[in-house]
Parts: sequence; structure tokens; C-alpha cells
Amino acid sequence: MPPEFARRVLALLAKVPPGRVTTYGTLAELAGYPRHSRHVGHLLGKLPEGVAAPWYRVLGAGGRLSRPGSHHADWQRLQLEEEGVEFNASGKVDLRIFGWPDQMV
DNA sequence: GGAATGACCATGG
DNA sequence: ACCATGGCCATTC
Repeated sequence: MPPEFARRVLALLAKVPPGRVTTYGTLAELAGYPRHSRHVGHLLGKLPEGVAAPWYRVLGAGGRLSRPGSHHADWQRLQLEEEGVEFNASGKVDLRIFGWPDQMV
């Protein structure tokens, strides 16, 4: 896995505006590595604390939280809600509205 | 080199 | 809508 991948993903992540969210699959694809969603997730997991990357704006497919139960998930949800992202009854985010990049529908 | 693992995704029951 | 199964790709043992 070339360092390019990590760099690209982080760059894209930095482009995600506040109040918007993206998914692992999307980041991987935009980074030029389709179907590498797992690695995006793992990459973010390895990120040092000092890195200024809004990883909390990254959700799983369909806007689901990646690691429910974890205290991080709780914090993550709060962060997103503070930015104006809304969670539906299922605890998921409507990617058609808050998804990034804009979903053409 | 082979097997197991992982912040996942899509599909089927 | 929820749980189970199969497929993905790269890293690690």
C-alpha cells in the first residue's frame, strides 16, 4: 500500500466541509483505490492523536456509525450533530443531504 | 509462500 | 429492519 493512499485519503478528508460526512468506500474510491474501504478505516484507526484529521466525518455505508458501542461513536455523533448533521430514527445520516461529495440525485 | 485479520460493503433470508 | 454469508485488498504472523 503506497503512502500515496494515506496521503490522498487525508487530503480528501480535509476537503470535507463542516456539516458534511463521507464514507469509507467513497474516500477509497476518490483516493483512486476503489474497494479499499477497509483500509481507509484501518488507516484512520492508526492515525496518531496529534493529526488534525476530522475522521469523525467518516461513516460506514449508508451513513452508519462504524464502531457502535465505543465511546468514540458517542463522541463522534455529538461532534456531527454540533456541525448540523442530523441522525434519523435508525441512528443513521441521510447521505443524500449530508453526504460528501454532493450526491447527484 | 500460506493463513489469518481488519473503524467494510453488498446481498439474501 | 435485523442477522448471516460471501467477497474485497493489503498487512501481518
